[in-house]
Amino acid sequence: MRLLTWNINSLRLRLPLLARLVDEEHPDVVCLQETKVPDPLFPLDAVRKLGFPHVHFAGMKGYNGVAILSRLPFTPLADFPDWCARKDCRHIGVVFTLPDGPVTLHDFYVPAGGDIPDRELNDKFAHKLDFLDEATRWFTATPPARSILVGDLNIAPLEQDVWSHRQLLNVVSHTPPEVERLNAWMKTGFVDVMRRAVPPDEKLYTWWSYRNRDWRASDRGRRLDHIWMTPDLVPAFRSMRVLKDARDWDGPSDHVPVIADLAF
DNA sequence: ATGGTAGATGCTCTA
Repeated sequence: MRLLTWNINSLRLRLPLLARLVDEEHPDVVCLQETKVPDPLFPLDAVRKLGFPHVHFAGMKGYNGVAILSRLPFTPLADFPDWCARKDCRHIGVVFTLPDGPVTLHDFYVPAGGDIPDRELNDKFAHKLDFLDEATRWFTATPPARSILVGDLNIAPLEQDVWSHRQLLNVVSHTPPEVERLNAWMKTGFVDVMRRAVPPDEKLYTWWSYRNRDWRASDRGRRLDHIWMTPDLVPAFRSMRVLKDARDWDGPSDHVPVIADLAF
């Protein structure tokens, strides 16, 4: 199975880029974040024509939105929390029935958290921390097995996940309270397989701001997008690639796709 | 220390 995750930053605007991505990489399953499309306007026919008969999505007007596109059939996950009681379309999940057993796939879009890393001064930062705590509580109460969790988690946890650890220590996405919470969530039962593929002492980014004149030259990136797997699935993990060149496509997202190849 | 860009929306928010 070739699994791909991408914060597409508007599905409707970047349908041509999605078509190019599918044509070049042939993913079996695509997890999208920031689709920015309300469910009644979801481009279902266009997505089916790309070769994905099985589609699950949750979107809203203007912001957020997640979608899972698949060549393989699945069952959508039900009975998940309405995270922070906001109904804000940041998570969906599905279960694939494979020959060796079921595999659960989660697609998350964690709140970005605004600019000020202080929960007293910034409601968005408080929301981000609360979301992480709630996710940690949920996965602690319901330990994951045969599960994959992907998405834009909006946190770069390791020193080499940002262009300058020192300069970003107090910048939302790399602050200690966020990193502690992301690690606590992961420790409910997941392995960071991107860092199995690329050693932790090597730089690894998936996002470069739009606000740089030359993103490649300045290379002020962050690893905000993640692929986690439970230990029982890690033996099936084969390889991972960050499609950095997609940042130079015509009208790019500020995030690039990440691919994982799995032996099932 | 500051401001830089992008998308959806509709006279501004989120990232």
